[in-house]
Amino acid sequence: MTLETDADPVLERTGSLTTIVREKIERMILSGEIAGGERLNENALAAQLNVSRGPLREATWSLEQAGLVQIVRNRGVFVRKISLEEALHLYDVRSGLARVAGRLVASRVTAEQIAVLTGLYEALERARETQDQAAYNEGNRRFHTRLVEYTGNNRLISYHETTEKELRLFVRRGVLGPARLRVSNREHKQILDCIAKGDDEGAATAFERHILNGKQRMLESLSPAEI
Amino acid sequence: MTLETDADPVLERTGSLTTIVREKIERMILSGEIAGGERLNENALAAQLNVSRGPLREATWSLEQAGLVQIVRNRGVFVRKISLEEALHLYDVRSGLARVAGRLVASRVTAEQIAVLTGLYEALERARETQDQAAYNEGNRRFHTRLVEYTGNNRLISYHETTEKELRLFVRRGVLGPARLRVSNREHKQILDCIAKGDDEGAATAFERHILNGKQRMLESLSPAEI
DNA sequence: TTGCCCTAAATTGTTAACAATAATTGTGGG
DNA sequence: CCCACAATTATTGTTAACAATTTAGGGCAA
Repeated sequence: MTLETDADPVLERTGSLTTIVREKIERMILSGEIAGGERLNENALAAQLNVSRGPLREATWSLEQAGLVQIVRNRGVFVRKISLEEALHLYDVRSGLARVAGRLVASRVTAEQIAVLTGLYEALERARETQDQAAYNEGNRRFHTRLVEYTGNNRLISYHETTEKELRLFVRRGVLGPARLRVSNREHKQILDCIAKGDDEGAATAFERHILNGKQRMLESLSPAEI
Repeated sequence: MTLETDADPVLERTGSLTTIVREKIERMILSGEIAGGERLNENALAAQLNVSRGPLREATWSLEQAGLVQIVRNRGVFVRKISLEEALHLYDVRSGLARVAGRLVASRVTAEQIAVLTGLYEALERARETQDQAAYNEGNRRFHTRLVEYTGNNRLISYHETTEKELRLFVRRGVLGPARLRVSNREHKQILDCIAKGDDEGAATAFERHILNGKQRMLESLSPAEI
């Protein structure tokens, strides 16, 4: 059965059902539509997505390798739940990735790229000044993602993206206050300055410290009960 | 329902066909039985492994996420070929992972672990003295793997393992000479000393440099035609 | 020969049926 | 009332058949 019966007849560049389903499930997980620890019922989900179980199962094996679900034989596939300990591990891994990213970007960045990053930094300043936590979080994600993209290292980009998605499965109730937001963005500026100067060692260290400090800020924003 | 997975290691039965097939294909790829760039014929491979195409396809989606194969829609799945550029990218990523590993291990290592690592180092010395390149390579792999294991960071361990397997898909014709082998193992000793002293910053930097130096050694061992 | 179109074979994509395992329900005995 | 246990249902594991796409090859004209 083809997919032409679906609502997008113009799009020819549609992927295989497996990749489509994978992305749909990923969105459901990251948006919280499917909660952590919840089991994915193959029949129900396949029916909901209008596909058979074949492509659905293929998608789950891809998602398992990405760390978003866990497959237990004869029991089913469960949405990953990230513990505080695992979140801290992810921060440590990302600190290493960040160091590499800082070093690489500082040594190959272009003028246009610096302009883009500066724009993202300034957007963060505005979000910070208006105390818009949601905008700051989104802007922060954009800044980091763009910076890592500029390394041109696909593996680094992929790992950064994967760990970022996994980290979203760790739900923290705490929120960073204005003081910590200011420090966080000051660190962004510092990274940016090192990059603009071509100081690769400085950018590497600054970016690495930024992630490790972010881990600390996350920890301090937790309520005692969550630790 | 809770997600409690305390599988009895004794009663652990054979995994699903998907996981079995995944490991078999992985071994075939890493051993070179299936060459880089080669296509995996689903019918033929399924017949050879005595399974149907279902589990086989699920296994390939897992392998794709691990970077060992590439799936092209309507064309098939191909064994990844790692270019020199990609290999260099992998070295860079691993330098970041190594830095984290050095820092973590130095701050939590036990006496027994130091003894194990020292034993592995001494085995490397013996292999080096007898010019046994194969033994050195295998010992080197063991030393790095064990060291990273001692971080207790599963994500770090997983990425280290994955990148190591990917790097094996980059076939280099060059071989390190005795001088480079001596330097390489001297760096191992340096890492080990920092870890034993509990010098986490020193261990981090030493391990990071060791990987970056390894990248350089690999480059220098290539014939000009390969660059 | 070379280039092109058309047909047939090979191969992958998808689905549905069947088998095996786990979860649930119901029932009888204490 | 509740525990043990068999029967039933629900769910996942696996396979085979069918559909769609790509690839290979042969005929034919320029």
